[in-house]
Amino acid sequence: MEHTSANPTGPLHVGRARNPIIGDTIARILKKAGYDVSTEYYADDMGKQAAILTWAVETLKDIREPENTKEDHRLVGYYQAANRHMEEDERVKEEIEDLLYRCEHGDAGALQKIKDTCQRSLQGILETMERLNIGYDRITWESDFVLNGDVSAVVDMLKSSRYAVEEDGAYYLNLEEFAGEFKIHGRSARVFFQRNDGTSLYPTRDMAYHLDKINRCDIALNILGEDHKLQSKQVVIGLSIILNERARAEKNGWCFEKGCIEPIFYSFVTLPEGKMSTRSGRVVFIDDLLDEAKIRALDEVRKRRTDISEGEMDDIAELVGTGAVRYNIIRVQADKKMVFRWEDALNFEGGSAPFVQYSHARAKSILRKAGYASLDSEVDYKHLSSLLKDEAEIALIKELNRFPDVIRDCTNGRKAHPLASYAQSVASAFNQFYRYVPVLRGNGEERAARLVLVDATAIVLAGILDTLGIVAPERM
RNA sequence: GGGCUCGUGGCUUAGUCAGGAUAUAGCACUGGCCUUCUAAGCCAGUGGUCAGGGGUUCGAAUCCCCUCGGGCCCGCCA
Repeated sequence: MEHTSANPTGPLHVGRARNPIIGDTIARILKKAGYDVSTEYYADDMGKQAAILTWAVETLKDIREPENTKEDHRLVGYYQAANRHMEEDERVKEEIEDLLYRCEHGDAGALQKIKDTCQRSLQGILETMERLNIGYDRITWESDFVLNGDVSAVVDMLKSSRYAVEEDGAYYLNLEEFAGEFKIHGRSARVFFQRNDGTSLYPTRDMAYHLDKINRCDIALNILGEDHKLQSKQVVIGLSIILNERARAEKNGWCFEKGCIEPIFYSFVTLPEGKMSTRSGRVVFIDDLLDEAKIRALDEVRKRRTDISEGEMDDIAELVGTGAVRYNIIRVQADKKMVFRWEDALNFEGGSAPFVQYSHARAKSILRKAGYASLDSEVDYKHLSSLLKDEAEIALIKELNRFPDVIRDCTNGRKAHPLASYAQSVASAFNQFYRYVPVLRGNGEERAARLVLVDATAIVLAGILDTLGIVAPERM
């Protein structure tokens, strides 16, 4: 599962938040379904953006770095300034192009410089991800494929194919032959893979990377913005040419003998006033959203708890705030556009993570008060379950039973949002049960039976939340 | 110009792939419920020609065709 893969040139904004959250959640779902999943971040340290940032860090000395912040926020000012310099001065552009040229031709010093800068920025991004409970099994650097010769091998194979066309010293593939099955026509069917100065282009390096990926797994999942739809097809066709094997279309993607490539696309997140843009300042950074969510959550905790320490309130606020952010993003079907609104992102009521977390905390609270430990082999559960006859009990049991079906549905369709809906259904069913069926005041076997149901609910809610990458609190 | 995608109450959204009975929730709004296991909760109510039109079908939000509207892509950027 490849996800996030944002250029490490600055902090991630909310417009990019869908990628890691969808990727991480689907990875968790697939693990739940029994797949062996490995996640990775494909970091671009070869492209123009990376070169621009590196040039700026080396050259510009008058940038005021913000203090008390993460590396990604410290560096973004350089990136913004470099873009302005580039527009005003042709020589800047040339210097950056020269840096790229040296990288592409294996200049170890130049490559190392860019990688160092990107690594600093990536460090900040990874910290944000960690806060969202998102980690990576592997970071794959784009430059590795230049250094190990994979990119030039891809270029050679493409050049020697009958699809290659030369134009003013540059090369592109004519993909018209694939037009029918891939629905690419006209200009879309021309994809350049080498510049006239001999350097490679992004699709070329992406082909090398995908070749590497399908040698390492059976299914290569890839979370991409909808702007990458055409590019994704071009990579698959490129691989068809290189492997001399037509990719066959399957439900979730394309397959070769070696393995499948399955892109998962999502639409962009915009602000009510339009598209986010770091340069214009019309942007909400994920870090700021998480901070604000925590502040809001802390207010709510203070309103209702006076019996716990500041430290515990802070912990609860953090897990409620980050949970709310993850839930708000994962609840919407990936291919529907999203408009970011603070009021939705910070909603802690119905249709939110805190609603589900609260139900879990309530269940745990009952179990604590009852001194309930865990399942006991001495107990006749079949008999106990026959005592659960109340409408609310039956409805809750039926709801809990759906968990495997929901995981299966999400797995088959490579989607995560049904799990968010399911979380609401379970929490809602439990809240109704909670309101109408007394557990602790029940007598004898009835009480025992209800405690088991509460325990089952807590287990399912914790399972759902864990799969959503959200913490299930013992108390709130 | 070509291709992809979305369009469900005031707002957000499920259901669309595998067509079935009064279309799912949430937010907002109105009115109730804390001497009961945490009210981040529960109950009741208002609100929808499922973008529009045509077709297939005993039956369409769902399948097919057309139209309209939003988004995205078609670069020797990534």
